[in-house]
Amino acid sequence: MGIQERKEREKERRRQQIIVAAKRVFSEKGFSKSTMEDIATEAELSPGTLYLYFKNKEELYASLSLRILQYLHIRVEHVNKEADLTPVQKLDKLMEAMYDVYDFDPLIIITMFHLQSSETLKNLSPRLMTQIEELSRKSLGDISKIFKEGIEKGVFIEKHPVALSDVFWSLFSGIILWEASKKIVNEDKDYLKKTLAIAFEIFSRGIRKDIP
Amino acid sequence: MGIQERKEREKERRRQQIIVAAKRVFSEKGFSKSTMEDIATEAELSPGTLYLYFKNKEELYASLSLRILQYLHIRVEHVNKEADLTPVQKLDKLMEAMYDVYDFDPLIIITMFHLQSSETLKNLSPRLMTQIEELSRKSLGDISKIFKEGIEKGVFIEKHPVALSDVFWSLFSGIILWEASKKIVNEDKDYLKKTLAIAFEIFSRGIRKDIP
Amino acid sequence: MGIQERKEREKERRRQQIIVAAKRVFSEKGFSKSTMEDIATEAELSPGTLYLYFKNKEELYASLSLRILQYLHIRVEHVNKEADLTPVQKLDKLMEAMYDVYDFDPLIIITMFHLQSSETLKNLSPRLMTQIEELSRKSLGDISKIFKEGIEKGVFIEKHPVALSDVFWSLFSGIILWEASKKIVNEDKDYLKKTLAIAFEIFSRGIRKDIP
Amino acid sequence: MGIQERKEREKERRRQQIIVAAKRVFSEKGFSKSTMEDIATEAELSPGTLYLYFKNKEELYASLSLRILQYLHIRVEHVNKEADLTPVQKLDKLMEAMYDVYDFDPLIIITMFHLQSSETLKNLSPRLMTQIEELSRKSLGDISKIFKEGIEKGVFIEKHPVALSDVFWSLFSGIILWEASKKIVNEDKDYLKKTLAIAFEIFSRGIRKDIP
DNA sequence: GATGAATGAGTATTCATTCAT
DNA sequence: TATGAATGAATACTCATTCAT
Repeated sequence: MGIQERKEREKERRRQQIIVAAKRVFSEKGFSKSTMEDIATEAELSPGTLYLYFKNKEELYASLSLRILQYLHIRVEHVNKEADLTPVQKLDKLMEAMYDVYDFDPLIIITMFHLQSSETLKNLSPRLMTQIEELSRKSLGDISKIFKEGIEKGVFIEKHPVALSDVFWSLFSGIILWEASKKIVNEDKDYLKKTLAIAFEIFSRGIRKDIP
Repeated sequence: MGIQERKEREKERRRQQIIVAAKRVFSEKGFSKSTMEDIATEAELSPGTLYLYFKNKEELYASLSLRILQYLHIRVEHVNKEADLTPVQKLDKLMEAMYDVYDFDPLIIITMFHLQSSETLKNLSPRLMTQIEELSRKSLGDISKIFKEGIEKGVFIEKHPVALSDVFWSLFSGIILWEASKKIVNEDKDYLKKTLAIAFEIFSRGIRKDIP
Repeated sequence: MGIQERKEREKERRRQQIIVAAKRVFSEKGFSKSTMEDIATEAELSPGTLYLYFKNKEELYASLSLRILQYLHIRVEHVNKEADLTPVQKLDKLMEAMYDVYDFDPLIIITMFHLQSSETLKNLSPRLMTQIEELSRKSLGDISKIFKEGIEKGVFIEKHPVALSDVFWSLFSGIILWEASKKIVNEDKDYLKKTLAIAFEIFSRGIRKDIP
Repeated sequence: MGIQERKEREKERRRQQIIVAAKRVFSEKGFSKSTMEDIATEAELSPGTLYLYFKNKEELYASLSLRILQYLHIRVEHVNKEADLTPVQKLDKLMEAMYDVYDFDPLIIITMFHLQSSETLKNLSPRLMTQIEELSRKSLGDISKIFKEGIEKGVFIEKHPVALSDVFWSLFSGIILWEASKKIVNEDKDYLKKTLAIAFEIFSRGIRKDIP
């Protein structure tokens, strides 16, 4: 391993160290109430150091999205590639993938909603913006492909595939946000999983022509 | 009308004047970016005056929720009271009601999510907290009553009524938030309504035992 | 005196109070080393208050120039208006005016040089910029008018009037800056006046065709 | 050449490399806006290395003055040593020298004014301070010697030689600063030279008893 | 010597909130 | 009641300087 490469790894390790700290702080206090000093303290670094790795607070926050989006993309893409599955089987796999995505980072939806604010977008570097946009686009594209196939094969009801994928995604994010908003009251983490399972079952029944 | 009462009315009028201004400002800039001075200017009042009617910025924001919750409550309660409707008819009415709620104040969901932040809740007066909690509880209770009835009559699938009402509400709020987050790209306001219609149709199909 | 007018006066008084404090602080520490808090403390106000009267630090600093430029303009304009003076007499009056300008505010030149930095100019409000530019232009215009007249009447040497006014102004500002730069060593304030007198005498001899 | 000496030379070479880079950066951005990292990048060195050669930023900046002061000193001393020149001829030579000094480093005056700030002086090493002071003193001494001679020989007007040299120097620096401050508007570099020529002509006429 | 990552003190600016009038 | 001038705590971000390698 060359010296160059070792440095590169060291640098990446630091980025991750900061990201992990940031995730903890942001998830506890939300974006506005979290200060860069909070994050620095949590990461056991000085405030100035954060700026060596992230242009500004917004970009640090947005970087949290990137990791989860990468994971989402891989999972969704994989489902699509399995050529010998029926649309219904693919839908099942997709729903499994969404569970895992949520497990990977329960903050995913909240982080991604923050991302949309026009003020936020202004402060992001074009590179990061592009990466995020591309991954989002691809993932949603792969999701709607599944629905398209199901509709064409006469298995799913005749709606626009994009609309179906919008509904699917909205249901997923709606459940997460709604349960998150109740978290103060209800600490039963499995409740979310159960609700998600019911939601997906209803959705599945709702779009299939053949009701099992 | 006594002098006391007249004063009371005058006061309420002022509160509404401020709430209307706040809604305009918040919906344009979001909570964090809106300043009390912005709102005062919009209401054609001075900043100090706002504090005569609302304890602080958080409470002013939370008050926005109250109005919409009151509207929601009335509509949902009304659906429930119509004794001669079948569960499926009630579900249809409920979905109609949700459309109207969204029309009444498209910011409803965003406002209500903000409400959940633990930092926000700390700053609210107990009185306001109680009112909000009560209305939420009642409305959601009325919604789950509809599902309960449907399940008991063997029309809806056998799930816990609260779970069904959670899924229903999540779907509603998920669609709104998801479409809101795309608003920069997609300016077609009707798209939301269409997606909402599809979502409700899928949901309805998904929970009914008899597929039409 | 109406209430409106009284408020206006009160506001102007505050501005002056801040300007006076700023002048003291800036003249002691220079622009970069002076903090807004220093100035606020000196003015017996809070930092936030400064921003009610001046957009930012640069604009506060630039405002110092405005007062002295107004004074300069009035004096120079007045010299020019005295129709019955010979060019030589006008030159004498001009030199007197410059003494007074320096007396009025010894920081004039330093402040005005700071004004030129392109970074500074970016942060100024267009209104202030315009005022400053206009006054500078008019004053320099009036000065060169004196030389023009002298040249046309055959009293001064044949050079471009603008060049003569540039040299005159450079000599004036050069003396002030040079003496200011020695101030740590030499506390004799009259020395500047004496040097200025000699400088003006040399200048006068240098441009007159008839040497007395 | 011993190994010691070679090292010494190598070290001096580095110092010059840094000074040259610093001059480029300072002249482009000014002192405050230039960062040590800017200079390090320009010098193709790391920030830490600068501190091996210069105690701090102020001392690096002050070192720029030293080179130009050395040049100034050599030129002025040389004029004085030419025994067979008349005072008027010496004055002409002096003015030529000043042109060259300006050519050698147009930033000379600005750099030297920065040097005066009391905050700056505090951070300089005594050694550097002494060198700068000595060179300044000697150069100004040599200049006033020329005027002294002229006065004694009855060629120049009867003023204190130091005052005359102050006026001469002020005129020189005033022109440079004044033209520098107009540089945004006027890009004609020769204009400065022309104005300087006129200024010197006026000065010369102004101090000579025999008007040519 | 040279590096450059890390530091952390320093500061302009904002804005919710107060309170004398 | 209503005002709006004044407050001052809070915070993102910068950059000269250090020091382990």
